[in-house]
Amino acid sequence: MGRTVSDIIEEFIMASLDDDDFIELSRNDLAKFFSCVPSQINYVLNTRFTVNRGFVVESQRGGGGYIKVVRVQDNADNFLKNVLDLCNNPISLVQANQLVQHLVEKKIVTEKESEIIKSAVSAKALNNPVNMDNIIRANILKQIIINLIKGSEKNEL
Amino acid sequence: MGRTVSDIIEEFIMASLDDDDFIELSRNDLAKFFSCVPSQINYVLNTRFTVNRGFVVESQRGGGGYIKVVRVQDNADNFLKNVLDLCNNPISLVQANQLVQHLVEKKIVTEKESEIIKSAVSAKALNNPVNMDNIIRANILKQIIINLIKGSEKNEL
DNA sequence: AAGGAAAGGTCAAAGAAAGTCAAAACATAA
DNA sequence: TTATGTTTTGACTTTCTTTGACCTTTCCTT
Repeated sequence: MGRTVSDIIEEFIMASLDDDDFIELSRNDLAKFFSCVPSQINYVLNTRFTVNRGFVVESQRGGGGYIKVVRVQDNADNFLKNVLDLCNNPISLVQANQLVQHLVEKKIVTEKESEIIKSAVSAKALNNPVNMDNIIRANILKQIIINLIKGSEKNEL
Repeated sequence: MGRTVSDIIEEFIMASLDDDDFIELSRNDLAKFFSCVPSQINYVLNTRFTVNRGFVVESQRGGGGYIKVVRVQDNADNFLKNVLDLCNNPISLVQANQLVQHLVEKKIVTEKESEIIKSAVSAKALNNPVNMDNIIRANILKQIIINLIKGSEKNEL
């Protein structure tokens, strides 16, 4: 997997961040290098290098302009409290998954635990009619079990 | 017992799974290959490659989209399959917690994982009005986070 | 200070997959 | 034959990516 141009650009930037925890790049040069329009670089940055995933992007326009991608590291206790605050408002599925991914990056949950959580909040799990607590609960558990079955085969490899 | 197109597609996918235990395919290409509409691929997947039969299907839409069919190990996981069956009916909170406890006893989940799951299906998590997916989701995550905070405090002592 | 060139930013339209759902067609059992 | 279950189709939807036209900011030159 990793077949779109965006995926490839993402990998490139990720790889560049392996050594240092920030890189500076030129939007135009990068676009030329990957034979795409400059705004596609923005697309990759906006969809893959978000704050939720632990990155901050700074930039400067004009002559000598640049884009800087920084990997951020903030402390885990604060992080959990902030997340808890977030949970007082509605959270979309996409946001939720990003959030859980962040929990993994912070080593607050293991990969397996994150999968459990994502199952629990997945669209399938929360496909609810009305006032049917037990049915919804069953549904959530069902997703978790599916997840566990998946996981048990991964460990077999 | 005439073989339907769906049967043939099923056989094809099955055969592809002989070598590897997952394959990635393009819905459109497959449909073209078998001269059927794309949604027939979904039909085959939904009716033949179910979790109950030992498969998991993942997919991604949009440019670079794909469908991945994974064979899950069919071995001694009868237990999980039975649990999965249970999940097709309503489950009370008490039943759910007992069930999770079984998972721990069978060493299918760790203690921490079981706590996450119990949070996800707790009464507080599922206290839902109507048609408010995101709100319910937020609620579930809230309980999970509370659980994680509790856990991290315990570890801190 | 003014104007131009050299960045980078935004946004919406077009394109590329895959998903859903229900109607129509077909098959089978009673 | 009728009723019921299974397959086939296609219109419509959703999600993600690619592209391009137009906008804004900054620097350099005169």
